[in-house]
Parts: sequence; structure tokens; C-alpha cells
Amino acid sequence: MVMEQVGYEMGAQNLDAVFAALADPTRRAMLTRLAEGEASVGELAAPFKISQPAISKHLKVLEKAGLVERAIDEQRRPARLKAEPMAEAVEWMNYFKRFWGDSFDQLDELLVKLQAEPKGGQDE
Amino acid sequence: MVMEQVGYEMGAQNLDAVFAALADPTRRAMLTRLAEGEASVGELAAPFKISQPAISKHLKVLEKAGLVERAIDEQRRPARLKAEPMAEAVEWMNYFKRFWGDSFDQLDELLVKLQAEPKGGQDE
DNA sequence: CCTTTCTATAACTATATGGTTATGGAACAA
DNA sequence: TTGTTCCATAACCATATAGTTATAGAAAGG
Repeated sequence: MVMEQVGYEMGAQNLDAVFAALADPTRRAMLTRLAEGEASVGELAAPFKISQPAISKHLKVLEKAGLVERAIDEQRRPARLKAEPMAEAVEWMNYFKRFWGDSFDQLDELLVKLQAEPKGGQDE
Repeated sequence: MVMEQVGYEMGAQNLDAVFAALADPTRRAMLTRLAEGEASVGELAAPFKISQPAISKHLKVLEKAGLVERAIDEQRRPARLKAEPMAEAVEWMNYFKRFWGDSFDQLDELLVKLQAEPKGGQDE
């Protein structure tokens, strides 16, 4: 049985939290850092001039958006990236792909064309 | 003036505005509506219970994010979708694609495969 | 002209956000 | 035990956000 094991709700409500979380440059930088591996609060705070409590707050925002998980390692509370909610957000935006038509669009068209016509005729 | 001393992130100032604009469900609904074609303020306001000035405010937020353009048509100020800034946002998120490894990943793989082998033999 | 329609703006309220400093708890080090 | 490190939370502040009502302006209809 494959259950929705995400600790926080998915769906439109979570899009609010995900987009809001991504709207802050400090949080985006934290996520970029976490893409390299889990990091403690101190390690996350190091590159910034803002205080440690501010980083803790940002972490809470990311947690509520489902974008990070916390662990317990001695006194540390390392954060780990959980990127799945971004997939939701990207999916939502992909609805608008046809309005900016970049390479991904072409790729999509190509895929559809190939699926529809494996022989490869070209017309419309 | 103010130098970016944070090593992680470049300008990305517009990402702030884009993600923030997308963080509101009313604004996302407005964008979805605009995907069907341009709409006046009144038409955009119709589906919602909130007031017309609230819609005008939301439009201003979308405008500042570069997600809509306004035109002038008699007394109307129709809004039209401009999705390009979403591409930026998606690009940013695509950096994290490998952490959720979805169909997009497969699509990407397919492209690489097709570019490598234009003949497109199907095997594997 | 006067009226209606469409929209923007001002003024206000309530809440959310992003930051601070101060403090305290939990886990290691001595 | 005492001290130190890591982190969370509380209390506070300034500003931003999302909504409201009221009003005003521009354009079209009479």
C-alpha cells in the first residue's frame, strides 16, 4: 500500500507554502547549499550575515513547505533537502510552458510526436 | 551600492517577485484564467468573492513580477499573460530535478539519447 | 449635459514576514 | 561539577501583504 507519507499536506495548499518558501533569496541559497548534502544550522548560517535565530526561522518555513527534513544528531539538528514539493510547483508551471516555448517545449512536442507517430511522418 | 556578499546567489531579484506572485492562490487562478486569453479586470474579478480593488492589487503584483502585461482598450485595461518569467523560475528549480527524479528526468534522458542518435533506433 | 461602466487610488485594518536580542535547554568536553 | 557548543524559543520591532470601503477619473451611452 503506497500511502501519501508526506508529513505535510500536498495539493494546492502546499503550493502556497512552496512558492512562498522559494520567494526568499536566503532560503533559496539554503536549498542550494543543501543540494550538496545535509547541513547543520550553524553550517547553513555561516555564509550569511543574519543571526542564527533567523536561520532557524527560515528552516521552519522550508520545513512547513516540505522542502527540508530535520534529523537529530547529538546536539545538532541537520537539515536535509526534500525536493519533491518542487516537482509539484514545476508541474503547475508547466501548464504555461506553451507560452514561453523554450527547448523543453520543443522536447515535449517531439516526445508527443514520437509517441503518436513512431514511423516519423512530419506534418500537422 | 549594496554588494552581494552572499556567494551562493546571483542577482535573481526577479525570482523573488515571481515566486512571491505565484504564492497566492488567487493570483495563480488569475494566471490560469489568462492562459485562455486576455481578460479585463472585471472578467478577472468575476469568479472571486473579493472586491475589484483587491483584484487590481493582485494585478499589480503580477505586473511587477513580469507575469502580465496591461493594454488599453477604451475604459478597459485588459491583462495578458506573459509567462517568460516562469521559465526563469522553472530553470532555477530544475537544478534540483535529480532530487525528485520524475518523468522530466526521463524526458531529459530521451533528448540526450535522441541528440546522440538522430536515427532513433528503439532498444535498451 | 447626465449617467453608467470600468478601473485605479487612497486610507485604513489586520495579519504575516523577516529581522533583532535575550535566554534557556540539551548534549558533549573537561 | 563547570563550561561550551548547538540550537530553539520568546519577546519585540519594522515593514509588507491582503483585504476592506470610499472616492474619483476616463470613456461610452443616453
